[in-house]
Amino acid sequence: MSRMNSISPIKVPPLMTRSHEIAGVLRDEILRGQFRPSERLPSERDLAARFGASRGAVREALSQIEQLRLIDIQPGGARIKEVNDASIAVLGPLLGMGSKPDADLVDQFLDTFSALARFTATRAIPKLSESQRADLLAQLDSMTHDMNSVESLQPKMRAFLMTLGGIADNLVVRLISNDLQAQFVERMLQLHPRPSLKPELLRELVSDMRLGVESGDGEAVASALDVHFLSMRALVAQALASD
Amino acid sequence: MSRMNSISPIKVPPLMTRSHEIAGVLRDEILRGQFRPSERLPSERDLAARFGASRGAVREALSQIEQLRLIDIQPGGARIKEVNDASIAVLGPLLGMGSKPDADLVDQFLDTFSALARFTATRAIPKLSESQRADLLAQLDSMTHDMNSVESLQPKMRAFLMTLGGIADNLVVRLISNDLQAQFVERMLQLHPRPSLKPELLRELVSDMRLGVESGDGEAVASALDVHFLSMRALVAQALASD
DNA sequence: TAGACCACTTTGGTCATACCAATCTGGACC
DNA sequence: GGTCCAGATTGGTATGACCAAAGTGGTCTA
Repeated sequence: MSRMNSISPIKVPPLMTRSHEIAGVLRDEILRGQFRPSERLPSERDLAARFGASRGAVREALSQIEQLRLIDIQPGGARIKEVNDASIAVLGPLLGMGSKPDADLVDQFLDTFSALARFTATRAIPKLSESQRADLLAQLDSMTHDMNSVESLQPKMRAFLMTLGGIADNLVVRLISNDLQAQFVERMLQLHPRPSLKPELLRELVSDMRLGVESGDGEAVASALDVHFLSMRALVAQALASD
Repeated sequence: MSRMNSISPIKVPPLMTRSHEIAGVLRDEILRGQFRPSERLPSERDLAARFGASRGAVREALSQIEQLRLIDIQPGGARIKEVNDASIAVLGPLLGMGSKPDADLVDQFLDTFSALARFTATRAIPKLSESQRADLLAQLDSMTHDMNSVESLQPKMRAFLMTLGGIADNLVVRLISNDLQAQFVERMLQLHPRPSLKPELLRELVSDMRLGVESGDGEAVASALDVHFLSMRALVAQALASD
């Protein structure tokens, strides 16, 4: 808790190397369905020729795609696998493929994220220490101030959920959340105009969660989150529907 | 639904190449905490010398570890990152490190998996078509037969949950489940002696789920699953506690 | 003609070596 | 003591080569 990322003045872009670049292109082609499952991928040598790169770069790219469980590399050839059996790490690329993220997928994400938030809350709240409870209440209080600007509230909401995650102390959920975060969140924040949640709803959310935290009622906090994510989903769906 | 893995007579071992081998060793060393976060990893050349391998093989290994978000490769050196910020793909290795999987981690996994199962049930059951309902009921009925041997029941249980997942039709959860499956399930099935759930509990589980499926009550199915996973967790904890 | 068998080709896995650009390091210099 | 610069180090990439396993196609046999 004490030592956070204190130094991060410059946002380092993911450092696009040739192999990452190639991996991205191939990954997208596979996700786009340009290869049928069990079909053979072009040979490393052919791919190297196509991309004007060395076999080493191509091999590194394929090695990355293999970790996504999109292909199965074997002596004799790499074969495409079902997208449905892939790793969660394909979600990000899947979202960013069209000009606009797929509305269904976004809704599924929010639904799932909501369930994880609920899970976290029900596990964290019952075992709050007094200092943790005070911490959470302070965070909620600080939210009530800038309630009108979603821009300033949203990071506080995330911080609140992160704190809950730390208290719940479940590494599995934590890692899942990491991946979802890595795959979705940033992508979503940029894409569509911020859905403007009505201030009264936000006020109610914070107030409900506050009651739940105070009384140690995890289910109350979870329910408040449920409601919040439901209206969130409605707004996002609406934002994505408008061409 | 129609085309499942019909052909899989020989179980192909994951094909241990040199680069995967190296990646495994380095990954485990990092997970074991042998490097502090932000510390520099030995250079590729040094690692190549250490493993008696070529730089190419080492680079492929590092490329894989990078995808686990365990290291951050940059010109100048690769730096270790926090395990807590890693990808979900580190769970498997994390489990398989000691002679016996960490009891807390296993419990967290089961808790999380339980939550996902509940989520899936609540999303799938309400929108069952009649044929899907019949399918699920048939699966449940087939469970009632070999209720005593956990070995034969367990795969049917998994198939049931998979069917539910297909109906829920949430790609995000599906992919998460894929990863959990890949990371945990196989590892757990081998490790500890099968916890022997009492037949009467299983009978109750199946019966409760049957009622829920028939009446389209997702919450009922979810609750039955909750109970089941709770006793499961108790048994596993007990099995792992016994030296 | 259908099927088994075998040589040839292709493919992935690995190694060695080399060069470049970015980074890092250490010492000279102010 | 701080600044600055040159050399060493490091990752990124390319080329070329060899091996073993898998795929390929043709021949030969029953």
